[in-house]
Amino acid sequence: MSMDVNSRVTLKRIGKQLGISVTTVSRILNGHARRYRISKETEKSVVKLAAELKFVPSRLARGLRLNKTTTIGLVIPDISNPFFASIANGVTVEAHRNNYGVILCDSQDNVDMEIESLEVLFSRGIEGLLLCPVGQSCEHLKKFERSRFPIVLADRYFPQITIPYVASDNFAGARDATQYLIENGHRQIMCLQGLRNTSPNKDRVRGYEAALAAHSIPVNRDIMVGNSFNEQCGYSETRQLLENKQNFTAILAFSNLLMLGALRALSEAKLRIPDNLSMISFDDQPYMAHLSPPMTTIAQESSEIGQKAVRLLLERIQSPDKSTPEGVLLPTRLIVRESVKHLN
Amino acid sequence: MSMDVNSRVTLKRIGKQLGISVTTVSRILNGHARRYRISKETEKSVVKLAAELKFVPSRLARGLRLNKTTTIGLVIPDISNPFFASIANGVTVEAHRNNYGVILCDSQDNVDMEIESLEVLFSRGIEGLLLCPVGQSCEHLKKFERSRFPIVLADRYFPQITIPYVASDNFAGARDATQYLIENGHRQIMCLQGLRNTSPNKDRVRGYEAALAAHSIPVNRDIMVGNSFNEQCGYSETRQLLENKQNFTAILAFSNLLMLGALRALSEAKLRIPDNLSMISFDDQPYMAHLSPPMTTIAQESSEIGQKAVRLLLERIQSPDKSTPEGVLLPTRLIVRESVKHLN
DNA sequence: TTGAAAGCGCTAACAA
DNA sequence: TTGTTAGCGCTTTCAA
Repeated sequence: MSMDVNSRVTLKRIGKQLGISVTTVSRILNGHARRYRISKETEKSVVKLAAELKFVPSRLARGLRLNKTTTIGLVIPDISNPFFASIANGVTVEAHRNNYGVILCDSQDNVDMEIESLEVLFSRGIEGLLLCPVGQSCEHLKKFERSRFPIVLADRYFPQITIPYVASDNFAGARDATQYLIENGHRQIMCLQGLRNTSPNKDRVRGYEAALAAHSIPVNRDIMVGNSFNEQCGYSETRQLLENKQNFTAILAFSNLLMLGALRALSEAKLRIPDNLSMISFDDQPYMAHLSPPMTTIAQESSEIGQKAVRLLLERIQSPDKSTPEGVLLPTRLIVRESVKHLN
Repeated sequence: MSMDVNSRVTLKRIGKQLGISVTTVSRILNGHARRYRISKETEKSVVKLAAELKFVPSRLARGLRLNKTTTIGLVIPDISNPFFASIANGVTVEAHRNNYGVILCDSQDNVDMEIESLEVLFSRGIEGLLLCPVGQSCEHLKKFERSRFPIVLADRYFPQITIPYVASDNFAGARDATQYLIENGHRQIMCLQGLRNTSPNKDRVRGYEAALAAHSIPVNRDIMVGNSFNEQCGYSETRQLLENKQNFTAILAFSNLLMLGALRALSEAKLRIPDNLSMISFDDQPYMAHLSPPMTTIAQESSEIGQKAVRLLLERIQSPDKSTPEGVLLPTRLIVRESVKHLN
């Protein structure tokens, strides 16, 4: 174990101890003994000593030499958001399965920190980059379009830029949810949005509008509000609409945090779900079934997004010239519970 | 930017382009121009070119040379658990603030994976280790006791081993919660435990028993159940007690997941909180206020645990010989909502 | 069948 | 004021 500086086990040390060259030791420990027809005894003695000394090769040195660090970088806007935590879980598990390490950066929902993170990661010699972009600007990503550097986006992508991505089928998710509300008699559906101009938000708005259109329900911009995925936005926007006495019978919340904020506003206004108002929220979480009432949700396969993204990334690392599917959309699933009332 | 292998900007390249040695370039870019009295012009030209070329030093090479990678390793049992995600958030943010990078490993609640993670992290040349141990065995950590290698545990620690740690004051948390239940007239309190033999669990049991003792309430082992922090355990143990018609008026759940499982069992049994049964849960989360009913909780400062642990770790990295406080306990806070009924 | 030497990119000791 | 040299630990020619 390399805990102690002066006791670090290196090829050199093993070689010296056995009276042979580092080269031979390296070859044996990399499984090239046969190829170089190294004598069985030498091989055995090296393997034995390496095991005794618990030799672990320095990936630093190896990375420097081979330009191969078996490390990928992961940039996440906020690891304490359960949706992203779940993506990170998929990423670390799948990376580890492929013997890759993950360096994690938290961009704190801030493009500048995102840019800085990229620099830090590159200086650490990552072989590929997995990025959940903050999402509004992509100027700093343009250079990757023509570059051979392996990169995959997750959750959010940019239509104006061709970089592979893995995301949920947000269009279908929002459309299905809206459709479900319509089938239950709702026509005035508050659309509680997250950060506008991000791909998930735009796709969800399209899905929402498509469902309305399919039932010839006119779009009412007055009840399409919000511009951030957080709880505060859900609270203030809902409260605002309530105070304005806007006319709506259901809320479609674009994130679990927006939903919680809306819930807070409703409870302050003494309104009950689903009696006074119906609701559907994006993101399924274990607690959703225990809310008051159990919440109907649009579940995303968040861990799978992370796994799939790693797989794409490793493919690109292994063969940078093979073309990668530009975008992968994972299905969403409407989980019906009790937060939607059937209007007669 | 080091995206392109053949275009990687190095000290050598800058030196060659300017007709000076790498040494000089290195000194200037490390801010040692003054110390070596390097001429203003040389300095200016180097700084200018480095900026133009967007030079970013290879931390790999630097790490190899200096034995200093400005990287710490973080091992977490399950990043998709919001409690650990929150710790990870504190860790990444605080590490970044100190210009350190974080390599993340998910041990998946498995000691063998934890051990493997350590090896991987060491091979990557981490300067220090931040470990949320799975918690039951610590054989593999013994070697750190006498070692100078910087390590800090978070959340769980081992009394039989002297390694610095940061955790919640779980004893006080459980004691306060139990006390609150007792004050509300409860004497038969189901103690829904997580993994036995882990420090958080043991400390919470002690707190629970201390509160009972303080009110001369005998301990009833029949209603002290559970052996895992997950949802399934909460469900099956609660269900079991219910079926056995055990006599209890309140539940103290040792994690948010246990609480959710208990909730599921109660709802199947058509029991309502707090009318039929009272409940308090460890871990506060944003959704807790919106459960049915709003849940009284014991909040932990999870993000602060991560931050504090990083600070301790960096201290140890900077001065390995200065003695570190062996254990730091962060306060918990009882957040009273509506899940506890006052028995007359 | 084995080794010597070079070099990945960087910094530090020693020289000049 | 600047440069030469060595070396971190590893792999890979090239040579024997």
